[in-house]
Amino acid sequence: MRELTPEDNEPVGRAPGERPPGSVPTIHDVAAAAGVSKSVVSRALSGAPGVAARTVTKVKAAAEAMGYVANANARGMSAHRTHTLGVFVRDAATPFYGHLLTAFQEQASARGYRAVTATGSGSFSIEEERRALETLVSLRVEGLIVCSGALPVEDIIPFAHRIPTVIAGRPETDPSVSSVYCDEVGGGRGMAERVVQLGHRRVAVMTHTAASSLTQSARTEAMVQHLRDAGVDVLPFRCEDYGLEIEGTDSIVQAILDAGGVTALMAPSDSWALAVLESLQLRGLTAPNDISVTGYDGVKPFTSSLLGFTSWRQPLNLIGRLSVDDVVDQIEGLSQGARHRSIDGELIPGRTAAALSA
Amino acid sequence: MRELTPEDNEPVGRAPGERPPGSVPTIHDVAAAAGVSKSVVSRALSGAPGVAARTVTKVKAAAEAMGYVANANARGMSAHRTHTLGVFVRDAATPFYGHLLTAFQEQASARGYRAVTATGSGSFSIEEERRALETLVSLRVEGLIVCSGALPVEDIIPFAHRIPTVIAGRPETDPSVSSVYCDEVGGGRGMAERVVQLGHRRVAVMTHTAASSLTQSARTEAMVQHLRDAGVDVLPFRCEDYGLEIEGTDSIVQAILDAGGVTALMAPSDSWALAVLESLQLRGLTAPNDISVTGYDGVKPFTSSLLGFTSWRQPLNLIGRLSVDDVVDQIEGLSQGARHRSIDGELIPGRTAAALSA
DNA sequence: TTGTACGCGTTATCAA
DNA sequence: TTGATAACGCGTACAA
Repeated sequence: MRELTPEDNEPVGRAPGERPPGSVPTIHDVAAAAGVSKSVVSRALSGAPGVAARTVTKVKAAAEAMGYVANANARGMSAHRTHTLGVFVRDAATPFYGHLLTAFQEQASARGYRAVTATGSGSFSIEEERRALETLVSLRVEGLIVCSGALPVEDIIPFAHRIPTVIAGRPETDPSVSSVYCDEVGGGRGMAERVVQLGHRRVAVMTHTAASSLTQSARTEAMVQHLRDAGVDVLPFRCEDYGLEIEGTDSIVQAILDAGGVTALMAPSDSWALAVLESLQLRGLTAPNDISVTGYDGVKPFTSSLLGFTSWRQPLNLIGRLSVDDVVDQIEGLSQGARHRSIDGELIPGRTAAALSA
Repeated sequence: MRELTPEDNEPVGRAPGERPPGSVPTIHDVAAAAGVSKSVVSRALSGAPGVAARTVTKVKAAAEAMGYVANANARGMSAHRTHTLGVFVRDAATPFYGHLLTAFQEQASARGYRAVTATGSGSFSIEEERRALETLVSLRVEGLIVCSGALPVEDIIPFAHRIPTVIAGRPETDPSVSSVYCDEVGGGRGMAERVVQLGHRRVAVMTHTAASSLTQSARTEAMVQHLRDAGVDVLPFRCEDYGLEIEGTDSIVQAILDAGGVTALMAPSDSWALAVLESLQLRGLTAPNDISVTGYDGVKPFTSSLLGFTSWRQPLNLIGRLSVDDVVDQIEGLSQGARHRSIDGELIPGRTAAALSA
């Protein structure tokens, strides 16, 4: 950590008596301005009983005038409560996590808590993600909501042991931490059922390993499993083998086309499906005319009728709401112990997957 | 804020001697475990000189064993530094803000700061947004980054007066607060130039008022202005008149079609453009065959070659980076006073706007 | 090399 | 109805 140097607090040319920039009025300043003690200020501002109405008015006026905002850090130290939830998301730039974030914020506010968010920074290293979690813990949040398809549960447990924690958006079974997620196995199977129903008998599935994404590996595994059970000829393609990045899609698409006879391609998410469709477009191919394509997640803007993705909708609002409820209930002692809640998703028929023309 | 009740701190059935849940080990616990004083722990953990190597090892082991994470609140109080930047975004669910968030996080980390994010909660009331800003201030962040197309600068100034602040992603000229943004006037004009260049002579522009979005009003106003200057027949349609929500697009599209002879439609953002294209699709119309359509923002996933949006790219990574640099420079005294930096965007030719076939 | 003591801004307890 | 005072967890002079 950087050392504090005298220069930090001494900008040039400040008028005498003026507060140094960066320093904010304290309860003491308000007390002085209002001509009372800081205890009275504290009570007046928090609406505690036992303060003369006239005094309350006077104090509030003084506070308002100098733009006093109580220091939440100090308040937290003395009150042993911060009323703050810590949210960790892997990558705020993707609509999936963005929607979750919004849902968290909304429900946290409804429950009387604030939510602060920390994310990894660009490079998605496990180490970075753990550091982000520590940041949240160091802020003494009262609850933790973790959204990452990659961070191993072992890295989360130590925190969950001390702070009410919920893992949101991914299946988890560890008994020491709660989770709220959309049923990945059911979703993968539902998506596969649809493909089978449409008459496809030779299907490519882009798969993931658990290491790169627990959700995407679970759902694609379920897809493969169900297709096999239905007697379909399945061609799994591990995304990791073609460069993990979504940009490697082109090689996968090429390989799938080279395989010959594939009439449907199942992608692990809408983002990947979009990349697939782009690759196909480069080759003058479209879905579902040349090959059927399915996505997964079903979140705006991918659900646009313009794109017409055949996909699986995860009810992110509900997941976000239940996640917050779970941690808050734990914090307030309304519930004890971890709970795992699986939410059902929903098929989006779309147009990118169609019946196989015999 | 909710009052603290006794129940909050008294969970049922806890084993005697055990730490209450939610309470985390303190420096004092580590000191006891390592058999030294807390000062030594502080110095050992912060790598300060003057601690015996053997003691450092001992302390670190004890801290590690009990999962000690220093309380950033307490640290901030005594050190007068929190090394934390506060980020406010209007709506984390949209890709535009999501990408900005990522850029902030990355650069903050690079500069040795953590970033905590607060957002409004669903309903985008100004009051809510101001409350979110107060949350950040109460956390005693050292710098403030504000991203909202709606929050009036008057509501930001009071904070900017005390904390280094930058308004990111929207043009601002007030001398008491910095800003980093993509040149909206240049962008609106650039987009309009393109439309003129393609030969369109009767063009509909979906406009916004400054009240609903400062950025979108600025760029659409520039579009209208440039089209008029070029002698084009301009038909402005105020989005607010048709229900501010993006869902009202359908009525606007209908009105534009009813107007007759319009060959190009300029939308205020890619999101709106997507809604427009959906409406057209419902009527069996496509762009650019039946009408040319332009968007704005140029951020993934709207930039997909599958959609082929004709749009204007805002360099969000650069905006994010420069915003963080600006606040951090202010915090560290490397720069003084507000600076307004306009960044140039870039045309994305796309396919949704085409030359008018004579 | 280590420990003691104080202050940071706030809330809560208790006395006035 | 108000004011003094003790925590809270940490960093850091200063003393040992």
